[in-house]
Amino acid sequence: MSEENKSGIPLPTIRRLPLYASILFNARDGKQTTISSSYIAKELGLEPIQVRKDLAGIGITGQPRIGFPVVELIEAIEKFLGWDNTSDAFIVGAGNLGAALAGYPGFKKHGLNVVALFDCDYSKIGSKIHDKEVFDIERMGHLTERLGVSIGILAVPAEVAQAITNLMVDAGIKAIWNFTPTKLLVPNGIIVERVDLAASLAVLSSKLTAAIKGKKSN
Amino acid sequence: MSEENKSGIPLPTIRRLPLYASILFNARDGKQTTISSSYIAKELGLEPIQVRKDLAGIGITGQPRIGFPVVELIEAIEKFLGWDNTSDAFIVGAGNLGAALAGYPGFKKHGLNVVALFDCDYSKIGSKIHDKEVFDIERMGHLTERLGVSIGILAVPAEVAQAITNLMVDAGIKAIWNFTPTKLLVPNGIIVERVDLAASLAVLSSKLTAAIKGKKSN
DNA sequence: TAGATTGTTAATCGATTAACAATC
DNA sequence: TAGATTGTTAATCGATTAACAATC
Repeated sequence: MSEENKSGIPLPTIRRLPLYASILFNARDGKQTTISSSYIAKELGLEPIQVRKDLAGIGITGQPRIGFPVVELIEAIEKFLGWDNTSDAFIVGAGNLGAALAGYPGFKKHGLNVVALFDCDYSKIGSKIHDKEVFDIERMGHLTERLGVSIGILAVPAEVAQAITNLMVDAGIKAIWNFTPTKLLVPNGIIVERVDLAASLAVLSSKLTAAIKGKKSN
Repeated sequence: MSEENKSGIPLPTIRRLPLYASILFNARDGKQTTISSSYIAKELGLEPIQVRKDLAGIGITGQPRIGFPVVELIEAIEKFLGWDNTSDAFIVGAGNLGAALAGYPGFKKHGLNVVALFDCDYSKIGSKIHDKEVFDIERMGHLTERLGVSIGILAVPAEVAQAITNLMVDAGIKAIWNFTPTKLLVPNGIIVERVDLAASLAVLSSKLTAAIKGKKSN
């Protein structure tokens, strides 16, 4: 038990919530107080009924003829996704990608606060990247405990991904956002979510191949 | 028509192919000539039958009692995903993320060759990032045509994502790998695949919330 | 041969979509 | 009221999984 998505809300729905949020932010900025499922759907290329199902999932109901309350919806999504109370996170690996993630301005809005980076390269340790200090990875255990950090963003070379993951788990990290192409082995209870660039690129190129074939056969 | 995944292979299968490839590379390095679906499945936390279905999809059959031929499988996956003949690509946006992507060593293996970057910041134009030149975005149309590039990697700030996309489409880019949080509007026939960090983070935090709740209720 | 592993065919499962009554 | 938009209930769809005969 406790291996599965406990909230009862389908994962595809959860993935769409940030998209809804962005439409809703625009609506709020435009002083709209209500919004219809068909408007949201049109903006995102979805079906209205899917939008309604998804929104019902996080407990917001609309009013027939009126639509959904914009602000209430925003608050419900922010609460559900934890955007309202920020979690601290470490970035592990201060290379190209780690540095880019440290400078990414969007995380704050999404409830993620990067407090520090870790690396094992002495030329980086002690320096600052985007105003965040790079610590010796040896100190991760100590700092994880002291600062109560539970999220680690893994941005190291693939070759050392598993070894560094082990260090993160030992350090007390509970959730790993994995930017490496490695399928990580972790103990029960540790959460891993991978940003799978290879999968995304595979989809892109298969679409491209299909498009070219489609054109040729016309 | 031609809007859908024409290859007939389900998208989830396509996303798993790179995972299979990584297991197969290991097997080949270990001089294994055959591999069973249950071994692959165990390594990836999948069901053996799912692995067999997926592999059947790309046209490779195994032998009862023996398993699947490692090298043949690798070649089939590489061919299907276009890893065997490299496509050139531009990175548009030479900021933190664009620079990190320009230095990412994995693209070559996945059939993607970054030939140049584009930006509109004159302090960057003319410089080199990871040995790749940064060009004025004004020249994108010219260079897209001259070099026959069809893939653009979009790594600009969200605010300008749509505007730069329009430039890319005008320049002749056929497929956009979108690293921004923006849902892009593109003409028919232009392919967009988005790396949706917000969706991934949403899944991570909902899992984390569920895990904490689960623990509390125990 | 015996047994491991395959491919095929059918069942299940979960998400999406359709139909439509309810309602502001 | 009339009509737009909702929520509910049921149907569809596609992917996953199960059962099992085929086969090396």
